[in-house]
Amino acid sequence: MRGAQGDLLRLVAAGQAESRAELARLSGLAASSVSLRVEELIGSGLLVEEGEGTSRGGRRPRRLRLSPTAGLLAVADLGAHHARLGLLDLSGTPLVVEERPCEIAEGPEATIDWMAAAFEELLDKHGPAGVPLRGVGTGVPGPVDPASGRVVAPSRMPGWNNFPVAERLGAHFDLPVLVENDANLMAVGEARSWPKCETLMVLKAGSGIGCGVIVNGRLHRGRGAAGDISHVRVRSDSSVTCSCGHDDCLEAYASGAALMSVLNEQGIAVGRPADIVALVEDGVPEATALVRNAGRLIGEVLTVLVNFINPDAIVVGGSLSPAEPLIAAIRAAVYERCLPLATRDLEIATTRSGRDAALLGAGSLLLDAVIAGAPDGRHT
Amino acid sequence: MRGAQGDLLRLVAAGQAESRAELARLSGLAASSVSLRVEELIGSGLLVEEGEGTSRGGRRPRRLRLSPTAGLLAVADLGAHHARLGLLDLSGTPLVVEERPCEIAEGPEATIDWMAAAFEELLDKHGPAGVPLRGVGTGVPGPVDPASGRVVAPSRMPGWNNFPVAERLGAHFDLPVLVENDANLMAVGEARSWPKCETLMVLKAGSGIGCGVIVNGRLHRGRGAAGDISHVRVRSDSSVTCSCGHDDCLEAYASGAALMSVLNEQGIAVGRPADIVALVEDGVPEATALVRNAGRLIGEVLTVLVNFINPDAIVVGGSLSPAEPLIAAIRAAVYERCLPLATRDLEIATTRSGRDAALLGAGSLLLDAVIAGAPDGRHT
DNA sequence: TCATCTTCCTTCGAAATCGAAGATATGGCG
DNA sequence: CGCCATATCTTCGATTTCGAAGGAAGATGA
Repeated sequence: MRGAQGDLLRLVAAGQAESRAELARLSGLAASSVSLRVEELIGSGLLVEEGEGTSRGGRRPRRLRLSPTAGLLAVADLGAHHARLGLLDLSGTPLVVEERPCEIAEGPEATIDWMAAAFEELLDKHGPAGVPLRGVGTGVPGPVDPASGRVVAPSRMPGWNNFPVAERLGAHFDLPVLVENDANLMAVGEARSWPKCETLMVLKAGSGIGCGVIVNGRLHRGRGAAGDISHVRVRSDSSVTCSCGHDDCLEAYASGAALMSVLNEQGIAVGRPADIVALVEDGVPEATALVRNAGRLIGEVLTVLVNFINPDAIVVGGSLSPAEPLIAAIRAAVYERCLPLATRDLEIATTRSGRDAALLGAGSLLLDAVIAGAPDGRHT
Repeated sequence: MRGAQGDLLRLVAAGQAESRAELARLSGLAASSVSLRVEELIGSGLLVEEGEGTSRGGRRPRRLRLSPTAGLLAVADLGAHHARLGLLDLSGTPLVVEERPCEIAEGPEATIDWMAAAFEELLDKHGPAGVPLRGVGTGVPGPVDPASGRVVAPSRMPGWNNFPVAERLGAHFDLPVLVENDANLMAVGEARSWPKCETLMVLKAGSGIGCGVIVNGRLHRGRGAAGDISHVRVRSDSSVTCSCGHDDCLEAYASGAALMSVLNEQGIAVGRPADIVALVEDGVPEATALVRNAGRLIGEVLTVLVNFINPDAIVVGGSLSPAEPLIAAIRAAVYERCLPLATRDLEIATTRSGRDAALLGAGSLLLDAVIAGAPDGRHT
């Protein structure tokens, strides 16, 4: 399933191609070769022909889809106090998504074993009989070394430092395993909803602040820590020391956690970032002012990055993203201060993929691993 | 010369491969296919076999080089008051490099026509007889729209806005033409000297401040303006209005031009950035303090970008780069404030390619255009 | 000195890929 | 309705690429 066949499968799975002709155009292969390969893929049960598409002035294309029996992916997105878990088919379409409470602070062993059990349960309940699991993956709220699948120096995952997450997860499933930073997964998932954007910045505004970068259509990891914006120094009157040891980090002013602690000090009880959104929607002025200020600070940091990276779009997701004043303040700061050349065609918008973005991203990256690693049905 | 053959030629030209075996390893083609293609390239006069390399424990490789008669590239790097001009062979090795005075403010027509004449002169004087010119290219100190080859909204090129530079230059030579921002060219040229670095930031500290970014081994352009760091707001006590209309831009504090105007106000006469370097080397305290402060400001901006992009190296070039305190202050700021994860393996160093970096970069990008555009000896 | 290992390169039949031509199916137009 | 333009997909011979085997040339070590 490597090489040409893998490419074709990927194009179909990603929804970029629906017919042999489209595959030929996008893959660069000759139409005849595409036909051959597609026939083989249908023969091996991975693709199916499903009706006909609409004519574009000539013969109607025969639509191709991934076979529903081709396989399943089990994916998760770990947060501090809860996890989203899902089963996807190979095209990345969710069959089930659930959110369950889960304390990441209980440590890696307990959490990963719990996750594995939850995957098994989902498979039992919702997995169609006879459809094999092809890969498992999870997002974690901290930096991941892509080579080893270890969590490295996470600021909000006590007990996880240097833990071989991929290895432990792989011990439960003899399958391709993916472990990646949650904001990076969000970025990959979101990128599928922005097909025309080559360069994309995806901001995750939740209890922390994360960011994933898509450059040239692909996730940019750098040496593993790329995308961090939370420990940038912001312009500020007061002086707050961040958990990282430096003063005046963005995270200490503009993260959901920081906003919550300010509100709680003011006697307004909030338990999670979504509560802040509710307060803003209820018109509570303290909350609105705080959120707007957070947006301004984030926007000022983005200013530097927008001039530098020149993205096609900035997408804001995470549990704070439904708060209108946040986006508005980010937009104001970026458009006011960036070079006209950089903002001319820049779109700043909220997530198109919604809360499942990270799960979709995990599916997308996992599919690559599955295609690369598992020749024709066997799983390594 | 497209496809496989182009890839092979590129690998040899870039100095990445010197033998058929290396070509096979790097190109991914089978050794037998490589041999075939190489034979053809030798037959068409583009490659030559030149002696033997050193054994690595087995039979000695037969070294391959681009034929000296394969072609020439004429390249330039336009500055505000002078231009560097050179002839390169297809492997990017300079035959001649000259620096000539040239006032960019005289406008695009005059400057480009002057450049074309200078190219002709260099070819007459230094071009080996019978070796065809294969491409021309130039760097300009302003943003370039990659699609049209026009200069867009340049802050330091009066009269050039929206001028079709590539078109005008192409009118003199019926050849592939390259027009690109000077810092971007520097980045490409420098990247050849940092073969192990996938992600690279190249800072040009001259009378202006420019930056080029290499992501995944390739120049990142964004929508054409990527790499700008000069109009980022810096933390500062006073308030200076930049030419871009905003307050407290980095360029207004840390560019060579800004430093020169401060020194001149202090009664220390300087005419060009290199004079500042001389003052620093002579131990003039005013100059040293200014340069150190500029480095600190630049470093603080880089801080944000290093956390975000996670480069393998930051390379500092441009006419101010020989000033030791500049690099020292940049290093101090970056290492002090960035995430340990991002600085762990980060190298911050001065240019390896020297003053010709931009010319080398132009050669590298031009070679791609030449290989892509000119099938077997004909030039389109 | 001589067998053995490594590396480089070529040979040659097998396999994959291409591309031109044609078969199939549709929309548009007089 | 018949014809043409367009688009999709297949057939089939020509071409390219592969990969296993082997030849060439040198390093290594007993």
